[in-house]
Formats: sequence, structure tokens, C-alpha cells
Amino acid sequence: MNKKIQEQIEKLLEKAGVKMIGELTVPPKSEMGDVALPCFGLAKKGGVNPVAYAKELAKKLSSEKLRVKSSIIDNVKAFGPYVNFFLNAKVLAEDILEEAAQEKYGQSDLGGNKKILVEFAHPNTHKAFHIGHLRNITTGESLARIFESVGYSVTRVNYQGDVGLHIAKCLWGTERLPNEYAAVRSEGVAERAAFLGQAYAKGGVAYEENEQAKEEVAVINAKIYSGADEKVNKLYQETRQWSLDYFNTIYQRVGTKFDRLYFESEVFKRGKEIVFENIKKGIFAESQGAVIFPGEKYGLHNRVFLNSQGLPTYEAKDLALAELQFKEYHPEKIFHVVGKEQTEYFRVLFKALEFVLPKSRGREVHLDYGWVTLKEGKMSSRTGNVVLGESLIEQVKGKIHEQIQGHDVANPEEVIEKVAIAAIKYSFLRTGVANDIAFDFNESVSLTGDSGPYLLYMCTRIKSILAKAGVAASAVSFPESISPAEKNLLLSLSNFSGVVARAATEADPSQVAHYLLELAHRFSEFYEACPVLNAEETVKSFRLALVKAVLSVAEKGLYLLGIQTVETM
RNA sequence: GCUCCCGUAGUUCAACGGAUAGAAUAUCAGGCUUCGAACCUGAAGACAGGGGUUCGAUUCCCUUCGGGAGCACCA
Repeated sequence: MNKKIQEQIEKLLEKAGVKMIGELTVPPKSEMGDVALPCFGLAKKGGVNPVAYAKELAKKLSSEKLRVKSSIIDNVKAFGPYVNFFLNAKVLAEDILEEAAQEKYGQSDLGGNKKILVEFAHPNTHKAFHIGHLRNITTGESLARIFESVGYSVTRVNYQGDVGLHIAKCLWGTERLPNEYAAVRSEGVAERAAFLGQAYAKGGVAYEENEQAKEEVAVINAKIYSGADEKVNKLYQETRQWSLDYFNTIYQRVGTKFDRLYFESEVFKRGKEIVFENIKKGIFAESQGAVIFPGEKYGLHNRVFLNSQGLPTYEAKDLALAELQFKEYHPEKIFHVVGKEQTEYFRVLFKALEFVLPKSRGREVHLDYGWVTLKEGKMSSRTGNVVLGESLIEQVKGKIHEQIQGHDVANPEEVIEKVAIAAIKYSFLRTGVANDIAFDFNESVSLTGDSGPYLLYMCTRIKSILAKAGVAASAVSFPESISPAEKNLLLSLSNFSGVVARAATEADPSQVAHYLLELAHRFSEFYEACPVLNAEETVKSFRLALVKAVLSVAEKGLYLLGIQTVETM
């Protein structure tokens, strides 16, 4: 709810000698008013019937409002247990349009410029980059932007697994595909990435089905950690770079830039040290040849931090990563955007961290997001049943290409790319972060209705109007009569700041997505009902300003989702 | 087996413990000589089942059924 409106209502209540209890909401129908004050809380305190109370309060406020000059509130009426306020459209228009025109509209300083890290993407080198990663990046980037807009100092970091068993599997596979390997060395970034996926699949299958291969993979793994074998080093470094080059092309494509790339290879040594240092203190314990953290002591489960070969596992590396991150950035909080299957893992890790690094307590947050599952079944890079991130983008582009036929578009290639990215990002962000997405090519990335292109379409329509209108007069005039469609748009505009704040506190970009959908729909209704360019001068001036404000807020909101607008589509 | 998450129109998603459970898509019926029809209007269609707490439950608790994930040397 808009601050100004809230203040006005509070002022009115104060005059009537009533304290503000309960949050303002929006009535289900516009005939019932524009803002609603529920009276359950008020009634409960006084032990009265909320319906009777609302009726009485509305009556009181109605007489009181006469004494509030230039109030934005036109009328007060009781509906059941609610007191509903009718806002004056003209005053609302003057307030909102002025506010929404500001560069910083929607921003706030909730974060107090505190430092936070948003860690996301984390693809592993030598493995496929699939649509799950795409969802992760989309979510992480959007969260980073939302946090920034409410006044946090955000650092985007990416933690990538470039050591570990999966690398060994891939190298094992590479050694068994010598011809393909030789050929791909002279090819492009994408081909190399595809080759690594193939090699990984080969190694992964052999590891599970063949005892000898399993041992060979373990040997390679040890060599990667020790760095003792020149031949392995060389192959490892070369293929590692292939992956990183490829990831960079994708980051660029989806509009994400990282401030710091962390690698497992830079923390595994220190991870091992930390565990050793803390065995004496009794934090970690030996068990069956490995070193574990006894999570069971704390109602969690035990986890292996050093395996029986003495190599650090993911958990030990994460200890060192945390240490490094606190040392480099002194963050207030670190958000790890990681799949929800690791929820229990993080509970144990954060517990162990509290002992090893006491200042981390309460500052480590696991932002769990849901799976992207295929309708035909679960994705698995082992069986090759994965949808690669880029192939999704290409498929969606194909669909848009068909749609765009017959349109007069200036830069079709650029537009198709942008619309495709918008469609995909929106399809990931419209649903709650923690929810799984059952992915289906034909249904999931929609181009109509509740979709990214629908939002972009609102923007291009407005841009088209503004272009035809030419240079607008500097002073905006306000007509006496404002239609319901216009008023709805104004009310939507007034909600933007609150939506962004909520999205930030709940770490949930879908709030912004839903808001934009409503804004776009209300714009479409307005567009049908209210001609802009052919309107009488005063009305035209107002509508142009209104439409400009809508575009401005829409672009701000789309930016928070990581979506760029287009001129034509 | 233990722990956690999730069951809302045919389908994909909404709904700070509050008003007549909202959208989109698919289906049916309408709307372009008028700022871009990737749009708009209308119809039909849902809280998995059963208990409980509450003035009030889709929301909280218990339970049954159904789906998913995690639970020692992967990340």
C-alpha cells in the first residue's frame, strides 16, 4: 500500500480517536472502495462484533472526514467487518503521477547499505549447463536486483565446482574419446562444451557399472587434487577453461555479471586444514576411517567432511569458502541460491560453521529453489535426459520467429533473442521460488497471457503511443472525471514500492512478476477503453503522463526480473 | 524405516488466519475502416479425504491417501 494513502488514513483515524490496528488491504471489487481496513483486530480487543464496529467506525469517520481538508479520501463506507475508503481519483492522480515519475520510485533504504552476498549459478565445470542452472541464474540475478533496489550493497558471487569426482569422471571419459577430443580442440566454445557433456556421461556410466573404471576414476581424482601428474594437469586445465569460456557466453546472454568467481580448487586445501584444526577441539570426529561432523548431537545428521582417502568433501570446502567470503567482504548475510534437495545438508554445514567460524551464526542463508523437472521424467546428465539451457533458448526463439512473421520489426534477430529470454525468465520467476516446475516445452514458456511477452507488449504499445505523440507538454493537466480503468492503473502504480519491499523481505521475485501481470492487464483494459492520442487536450495530457508512468514502473519492475524491453515486437 | 517439502479449475500458477478462492491456458460465444488483436469482453470449470483449534481455515494442528526430496565418504 502506498505510504501517502496510508498516512492519510492514519490521520483520519487519529482525528476520530482510533488507533491504527491491522494492515490495509484492497477490497475484492472496486465498487466496494479502493482501500479496506479490516476491523477484526479492533473488534477483538474491545470484545465487540466486528460488523457492528465497522459500521460505527465508518459513520464516525464519515463525519470526521469533512474536517480533513484536501484529503485524498472521498468517502468511507462499511462492508461487513471492513471499513472501506473511496479515494479521490484526481488527488490520487496528482500524487501518484508525481511520485511515479521519480527516478528512484520503488526504491527504498530498507537495507541500510549493508553488505550482502548473493551466491548463485554455481555450475560445475566439465558438466552440462541445463535448464536447472538457467532457473538458478534467473532467480539469483533477480534477487540481487531486488535486494539492491531496497538499499543493500549486493555482491554477486558464483561458486563453481572445478575439483571433485565429477571432473575425474569427465577426464576419464575424455581419455577414452581421443579422436573426438583431438577434433574438438580446434572447434568453438559450444562444441567443446558439448563434448565435455558427452565425456562426462561416458565416465559417469562407467563409474557405476564397472569396478575397474571406478578405481581408475578415483586415481584421476587423487591426481587432480595433488597436481602431481603433468599430463592430467594439462588436460584438466584445458578442459576446465573450456567450461568457463562456455559459461561466460551464457552469463552474457542472460545479462548476469559476477563480481567474484569462487572455485572449489581455491578452497579445498584450507578446508582440509580447518577440519584438522578442529578435530582436537572435538568439533569433528573420526569415524570408519573418515572425518565427520556429528550432526546427530544437534538433532541433525552426521556428515563426512574428509573421506577415508583424506580428501575434503563438498562440506569441508564449504567451510573454507565461508571463511574466505567473510574475510573478503564482511557480509551481513550470505544468500546461497541452491536447490532444495540440499536443505538438510546446509543445516548441518551451518551448524558446523557456528563452531568453526562463530561470526557466521545467523548470517548464512540457504535460499532453496525448486526443481525443474521434465514432464516425461526426471532430468539426469548421466542418461543424457537433460534439456540444455541454450537449447531451450533456441527452441523458444523458434516459436517467436513464427509469431513475428508479418510484423514490421526493425531488428528481428535482437528482438527475438530478447523476447525469448523474457519469456523464459518470466516463466521461471512467475512461480514461487521453492516450487517445483514441471517443465513442458509446449506449455511452460508461454508467449501469450500470463507471460513475459505480454509484459513486453504493454511496453511497446506505450512506446508506440509516445513516439506518435511527439514532445509532450511539460505541465500535466488533470481532468475532473477519471474513468475506472484509469483509476485502477493509478492504484496499481501506487502499489509498486510495497511490492518491491515485500519481494525483498520474502526473497521472492514472483511477487514482482504477479504485480507486473496485474499492471499489464489493467493497462490493456485502459488501452481498450481510453484513447490517448485522439482525446481532448486536458484528457490527452493526463493520459500521456499516466501511460508514461506505467511504462516507467513497468520497466523498473522488469529490470528487477532481469528482463529488457524492446522497441518493437 | 526416519525427517522435510508439496497436493487449489482439464493443465500451469495465485491467494499477510478474513469479504463472492483470483489469473493464464485449453473449450465455447463475441469484439479490429479507430493509438499495435502477442489484445479485450462474456460463459463454463477447482481448495485430495476425514477430524480438530478459531467469531472465522485453502492457510494453523492431527490423521489417511497421493507426489517429490534428503538421510556417511557425490556435488
